Amino acid sequence: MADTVWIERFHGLRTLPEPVKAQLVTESTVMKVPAGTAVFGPGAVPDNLLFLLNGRVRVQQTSESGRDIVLYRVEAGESCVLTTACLLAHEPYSAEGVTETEVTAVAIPRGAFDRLMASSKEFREFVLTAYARRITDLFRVIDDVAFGRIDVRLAGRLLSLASESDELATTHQQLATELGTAREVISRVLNDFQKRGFIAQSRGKITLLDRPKIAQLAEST
Amino acid sequence: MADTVWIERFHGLRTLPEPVKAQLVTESTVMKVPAGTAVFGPGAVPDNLLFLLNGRVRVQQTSESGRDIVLYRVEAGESCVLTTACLLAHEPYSAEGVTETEVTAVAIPRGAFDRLMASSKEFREFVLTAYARRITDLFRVIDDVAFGRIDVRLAGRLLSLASESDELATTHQQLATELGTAREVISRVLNDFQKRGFIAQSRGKITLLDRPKIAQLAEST
DNA sequence: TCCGTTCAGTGATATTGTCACCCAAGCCAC
DNA sequence: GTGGCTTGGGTGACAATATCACTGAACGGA
Repeated sequence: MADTVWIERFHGLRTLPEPVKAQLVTESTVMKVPAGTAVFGPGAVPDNLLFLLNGRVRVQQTSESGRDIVLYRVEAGESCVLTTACLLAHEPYSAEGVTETEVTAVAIPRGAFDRLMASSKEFREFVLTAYARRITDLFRVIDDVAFGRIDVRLAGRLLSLASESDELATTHQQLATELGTAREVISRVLNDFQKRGFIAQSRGKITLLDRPKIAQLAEST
Repeated sequence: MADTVWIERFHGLRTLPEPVKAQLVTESTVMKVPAGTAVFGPGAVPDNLLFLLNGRVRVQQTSESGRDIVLYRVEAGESCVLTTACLLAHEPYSAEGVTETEVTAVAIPRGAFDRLMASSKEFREFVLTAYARRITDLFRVIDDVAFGRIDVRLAGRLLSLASESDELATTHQQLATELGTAREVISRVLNDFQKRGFIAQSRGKITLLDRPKIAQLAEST
């Protein structure tokens, strides 16, 4: 019941006063969601603020023309604050969140969220800091999309997607969605990478062969 | 002294309880800034939350390569919440805010801001709603930059920039910054618009001749 | 095995971005 | 005024990226 242990996994929550922690625990519920589920978006409107304990959520947007772009990811230890903000602004909201792995999360109902905002300076700071981080993420996306070269962006994305292993199970179309471009473009750049010995490819799989070279490309202006 | 009249100009603040309004007024200061001033950005770090009474602030970002893109504008009756969020997240923050007109604003110090967040549910909602609106603005920018055609985007931007008069005092370079593209591209599209009779041009000035046609182009997918 | 679906490759073409210039308009000192 | 200087804008050549219209290969069921 009084399992406050998950709170300790969140940097900004650790410093909460004990009574606030207790309040947080009693008012929230831990939930488990399988991979590939839409946790919010058109058609799935949560009334909760989510704190991710395990797993990862990908937030992406679909344009009118049907094309997608990945906006950012919420990792374990982070919260998905933008969701709540967008819920407040009763606007048509085109982004959606999809679990990429199985996800364990703590759901805090809107009412409890508001009480916490009122009662705890630390919680307010935690929330606003989380906002700030997301916003700088979005600024970065805008900068990349507007001014970045595709090969550079793809190199960087390959590295961050393949942080665990050198094997990457993904399709060209998925990578196109990552960067908000077309599949053909990804195919051509990947073929170029292959010719240069950066990667090996097979259907639905990419193997990083030369991380240093890829990293060097990703760093170039 | 107890001039609470400015509060009435803000939708979300009107409903504040009287004592909160009084608190807001005593703790804040009204300030006036001439046009063309950088109100925040690298080198100008405010410790205040700003509520715009009059005028307009343009928020733009400069990429590493030195190119600019306009992110959004803060108009009278809105607040510049992202600024405070980004201040909290002690990260290198590349965006800057520039007054486009003379600006009258109410500055609320961080401490007062925090007390208001603690004491008033209405204020919290106001702030979070403001965040949400900005974020949807940014989503829109990402969508446009990633998937929009520049003639369509330029047509839309011309209309919104020329909301008062059909005369628009701006350079091709400034329009390029609006959309995050290059001057040459703007020049070519504008020449095309001119040939089609949409606009007339002279040095540093654009005149809208056929708003309906421009609007039609701006609406096209 | 056949069939349907998903994934990837490719040439042609359109759009947009980059580079390297040029010229013209306005400004200011003299 | 005249001559330079700065800023705004035009243009051609080319590179990068996007779009379109296909093709075939790989995989998974029936």
